[in-house]
Amino acid sequence: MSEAVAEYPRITRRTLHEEVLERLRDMIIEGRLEPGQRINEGQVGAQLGVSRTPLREAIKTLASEGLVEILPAKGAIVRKFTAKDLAQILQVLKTLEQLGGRMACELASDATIQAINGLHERMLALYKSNNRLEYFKLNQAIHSAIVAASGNPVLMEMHETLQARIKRLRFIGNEGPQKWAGAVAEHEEMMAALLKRDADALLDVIGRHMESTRLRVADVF
Amino acid sequence: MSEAVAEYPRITRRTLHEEVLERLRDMIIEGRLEPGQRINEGQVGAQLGVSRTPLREAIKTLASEGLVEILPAKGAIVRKFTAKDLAQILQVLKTLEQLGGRMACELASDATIQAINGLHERMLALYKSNNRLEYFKLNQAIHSAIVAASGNPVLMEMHETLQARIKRLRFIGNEGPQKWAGAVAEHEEMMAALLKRDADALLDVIGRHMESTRLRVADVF
DNA sequence: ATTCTCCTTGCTGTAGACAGAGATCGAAAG
DNA sequence: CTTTCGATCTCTGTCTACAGCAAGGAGAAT
Repeated sequence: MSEAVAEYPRITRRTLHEEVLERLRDMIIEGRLEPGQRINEGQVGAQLGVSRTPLREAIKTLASEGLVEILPAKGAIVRKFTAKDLAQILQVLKTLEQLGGRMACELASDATIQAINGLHERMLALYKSNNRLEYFKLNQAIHSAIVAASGNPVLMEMHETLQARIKRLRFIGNEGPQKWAGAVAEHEEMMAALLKRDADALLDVIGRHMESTRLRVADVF
Repeated sequence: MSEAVAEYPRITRRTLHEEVLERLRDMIIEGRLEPGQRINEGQVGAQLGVSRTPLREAIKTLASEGLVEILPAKGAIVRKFTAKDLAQILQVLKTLEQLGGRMACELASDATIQAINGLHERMLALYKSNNRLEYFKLNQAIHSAIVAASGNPVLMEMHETLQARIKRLRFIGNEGPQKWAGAVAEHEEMMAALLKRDADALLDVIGRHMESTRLRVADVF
């Protein structure tokens, strides 16, 4: 047996609780499970065609990620976020993204930055064609990609966790053409700064972007 | 029923998986479960007097916290951290702690800062009496307290998670009188800056403290 | 002696069962 | 009519059982 064959040992056997975890995360982010709603293990398990064991394991992970809250002897409920929660999350998110942005300006390859620019272009197209759902997904992907360009997986992980918490809020909060235009303008600025590798400018835009996100989403409450 | 009675609804029924979670975390941090070691569910469960179900739930949470790694069909192993991992974690930790420090300078009450100073004094006493274990615990507590003084629980949570990952490394890495003295000196500086609410100075010390932590711990690898 | 194959053994992944806590609804007392 | 107590029922928390994968060793073939 040659050694070339064993090059990619990532066979990734997917277990049920992994599968369930993703499904639940999606259900929460898509709003199929509403904030405050209790997760009935029997019901959801039946719905997913899975016994309670892997379901419960997935719920424990979601709790650790901060997407659900576990009330002993009462079960798990989808976590509700207040305006204060949002502000606190965005503050940390801002800091993390600024760190990612600075490192990206310093360390990322031109190819990486070009790839991010590609995402940005595609996002603009979706904006013009008024495809809000796909626009939103790409928007999130761009933020993640900037952080990923830092080359620090720990930073990515923390960023991803926090981003997931407020993904839903961001989606339903950013409604309306005026808000949308504002967000796009900020993204234009971000991209311009990143292309110039101008860290100071990038950090500044990211800071303002987070603050205006907070204001835009605040209407939800 | 008056409303005063319901003031503290935190009866905190402790479930088994919560209990197990804490125990496992301690076992990993204390080194009773060594990095790379497989966690045999039957064995550990028997040792803790608990069936596999709550144990597995706790393991899922630990995986989400980044303390163990789950290999499908092979079980969980205590995560091994490389020098690179350490550097990446410390980089994020530095950023988070700097954010916490800046906010603490701006927002914390005098009482809070005095409380942190109290911890610091006690830590110095432990240094002089050469009580390394208790010194270490207080050291960690001080870092946490500074971040807590920011008043941002999300920030605390992220900080706590990352701190837990490298707690063990920090403990075994900071051995030796010279390293110890250096760490204490940095803490002195931090405390002085905090007492003066001099954010710039505090951020600077925190940055240097993290870097020297990295160097001190690097010998472990 | 080496390698391949098959078997055995141990452990994980999942399902199902059981006990106990909480919630709900109705009835009785004020 | 309101309130309180109690019975019932649902759902969670935990345990146990079972199936299937993985690793390791024994034996046979080369």
